[in-house]
Amino acid sequence: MKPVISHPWDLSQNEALLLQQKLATKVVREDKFGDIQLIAGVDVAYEKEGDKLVAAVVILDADTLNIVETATATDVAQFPYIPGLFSFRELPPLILAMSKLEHQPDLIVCDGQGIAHPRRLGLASHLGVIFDMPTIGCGKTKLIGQHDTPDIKRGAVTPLIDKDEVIGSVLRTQQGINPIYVSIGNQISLSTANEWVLKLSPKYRLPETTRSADQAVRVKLSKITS
DNA sequence: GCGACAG
DNA sequence: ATCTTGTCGC
Repeated sequence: MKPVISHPWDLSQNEALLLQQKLATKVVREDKFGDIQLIAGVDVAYEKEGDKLVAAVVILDADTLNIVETATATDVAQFPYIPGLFSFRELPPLILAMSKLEHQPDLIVCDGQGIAHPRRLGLASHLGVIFDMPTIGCGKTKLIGQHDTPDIKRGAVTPLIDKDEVIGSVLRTQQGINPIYVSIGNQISLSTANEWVLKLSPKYRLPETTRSADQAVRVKLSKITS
């Protein structure tokens, strides 16, 4: 699949920041989709020494969570890691991997934040706007925001707040295990995003989508760094 | 000025 | 993200 919205990636930090402000106005924070049968997970791995990146998109069956398809791509980092401008570093290789897909996913779960971002355009939202698709931001740690600790029970949730605005949720996917940070990526409500992430995490802290994508990039990276 | 800071 | 094998514990 190809992006619906295309824009340059060789930008300066200030240009990237301005572009985020522009794209952030296109994020849809409500559910906008029908039946969801295929869910994609995306992740990027880095070469320990060097500037190569490996991206993977794994599509899972929404009911069985079995892997339906895996697509990978390698690229050279063109943008440094700067908190808040993360997508300008990881999206280029991810778009390459997305273009190789034979199946069309109905929802994409990202390893990173959605609108739980300074300008409300984290990786998940940026990806969602570019492909005009439903996406969810799911991170192991937060970028910004304040929150209370959710109850120790699986499914317990607490709001992530920034400047009096709910920008995401802190979700306990497994009892007694550190919660994860879920946020709207695009075309999905926060409550629906929480439901899907919980459904995708039946056994482990992270959803199967990101676990599968993470494994895919490592396998691909090991083949290259050989 | 100080501390925080997705991967 | 990346350093990284065995090991403590349920």
